[in-house]
Amino acid sequence: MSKSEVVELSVLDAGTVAPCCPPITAGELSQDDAEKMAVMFKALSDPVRLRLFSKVASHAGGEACVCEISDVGVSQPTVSHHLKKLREAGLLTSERRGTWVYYQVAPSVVAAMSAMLDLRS
Amino acid sequence: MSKSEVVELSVLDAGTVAPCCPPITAGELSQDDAEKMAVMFKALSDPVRLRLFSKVASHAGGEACVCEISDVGVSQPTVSHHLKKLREAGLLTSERRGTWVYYQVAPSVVAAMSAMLDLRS
DNA sequence: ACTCGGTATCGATGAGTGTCAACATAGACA
DNA sequence: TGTCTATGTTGACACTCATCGATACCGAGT
Repeated sequence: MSKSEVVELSVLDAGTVAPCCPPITAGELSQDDAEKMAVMFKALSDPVRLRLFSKVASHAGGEACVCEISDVGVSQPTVSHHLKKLREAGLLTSERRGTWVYYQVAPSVVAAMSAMLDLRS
Repeated sequence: MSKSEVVELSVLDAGTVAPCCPPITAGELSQDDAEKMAVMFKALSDPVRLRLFSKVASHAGGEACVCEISDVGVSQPTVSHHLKKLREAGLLTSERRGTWVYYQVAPSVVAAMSAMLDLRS
């Protein structure tokens, strides 16, 4: 395997849209939709990933260099592993610029999760 | 143990409020907040639990009898186990009425998750 | 070409989780 | 009391996952 062998799971196309699911109150989730959403929720089901994600999301422009967010109390390989998980779930995208790698939030995917939890109160 | 011996983890007090965390864009999550939120997201990180939750949430009044939602492709003990997880995470509450047990959604906790994912759009 | 700092991958390990069969418990009703 | 149905609990097993050290990869300088 040479290099761009990434493929990126892209549970729901990461970058672009991803309506996927209506609010849960609107009806029962199908098996397929449930599995898709479960992947996204699982990505945020770890404290370390949650902190990494929040560090990126709260950064100016919704983007941050790995070097700026790595201080979460675990080793560098572990940080890299968690960022990969978030990428595979479609919640973050990454881009290398010179020496450093920058991660950005994928707003549409996050919006899909939020919308699904909207109980329209 | 007589009866109301439940204790219910109540990560954030299940029933009442639970602001817990502001939108992720507002700043980095603290270690504590990250751990609290992780518990809730983890509760929804399984397809079976997601379907059970959606069945309750989409039911009239946000309430459903176990007997009405048990058809998710796994055994009865497994359904019971998943419902317990959702209860412990504060996403559902349960109440026995005669022969049947009814589960209700805890709107405030779900709202907290949704609010956290609100990217200010 | 060589070195150096930043990041990703690999392999191993211990902890956690989903699942089921078997059993226990709680009401309802005879 | 005894039986029947609806749920919850227990114990076991296979599987996944978080974590780390070691190592590989990639750009940038020298």
